[in-house]
Amino acid sequence: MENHPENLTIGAFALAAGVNVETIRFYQRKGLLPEPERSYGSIRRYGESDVARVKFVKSAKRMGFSLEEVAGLLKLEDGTHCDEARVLAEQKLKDVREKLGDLRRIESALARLVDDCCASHGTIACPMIAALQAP
Amino acid sequence: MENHPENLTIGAFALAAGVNVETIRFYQRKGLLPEPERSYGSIRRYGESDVARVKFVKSAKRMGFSLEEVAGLLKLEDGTHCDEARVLAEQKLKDVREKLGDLRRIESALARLVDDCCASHGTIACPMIAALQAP
DNA sequence: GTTAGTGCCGTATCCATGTACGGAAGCAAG
DNA sequence: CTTGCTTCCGTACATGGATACGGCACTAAC
Repeated sequence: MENHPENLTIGAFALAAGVNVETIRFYQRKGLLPEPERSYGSIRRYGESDVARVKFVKSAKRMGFSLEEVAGLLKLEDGTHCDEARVLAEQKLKDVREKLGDLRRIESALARLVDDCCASHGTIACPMIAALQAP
Repeated sequence: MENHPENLTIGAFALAAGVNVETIRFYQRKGLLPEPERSYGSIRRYGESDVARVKFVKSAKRMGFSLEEVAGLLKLEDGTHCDEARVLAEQKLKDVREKLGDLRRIESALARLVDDCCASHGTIACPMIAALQAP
């Protein structure tokens, strides 16, 4: 379907990725996006993989990763720094699993809250906080 | 065990919660912590529940919740705005579940990466990004 | 070629989240 | 009481993550 290889101008790219043009340039400066070669004259062109990359950044950011951490995640993929990547990946994996644990606890606290909210109010000492006490 | 009801000065409190004293005051201004009554003279005292609250804020922040959202989460607990709380909780729950999904995809991408990193390099097109394309 | 619309780039500005600072005031020990 | 530590409070500064702005350079349509 939309199989334009490297056709997007920065404006179209930003639109497709759902971010501001300036954000694209910002990410390039931060090393989150490669500075693209300028095939036609001095104007940069972008493709679908760039769009995916930006969307990934957005998702990871929602998870609470900093841009620096996202950059780290993205660097894992290029195949080159293999040992290094493995170490980093293992460490990130640990982090992700901790986050998963916390999120799950928040989830069940919320679910419980929704469930017996109007039933047992008054006596609850804050299921949210309680949920996060747990190991 | 440590069952001091409202014994902590702001300094001890901050220490116990693992944050800066200034952060406590900042959170009070933002409505994340109640301004405590000043039992003894004009000095504020804090208890274990305050410590738990701050720890909750820290956890939620790690998940990518903004302070404003955390405030929203915390408001759910006071039993009063029941219907309102239910709506908010349901909406947050949805959000949390989306985050969980994304995190799980990142997790499995990372696990896979760690697993067959040095085996199949070169051909991978970025498992991270690919992982997040999925529904 | 002229002109409108983008893109490019550096710099300035903004908002959220803290942190630091400096002086007044409380409190506890000597 | 004085000395020394902590609080209190307002305000200033810092950092991360964008966003906005202004001028110049392309490029595309006429």
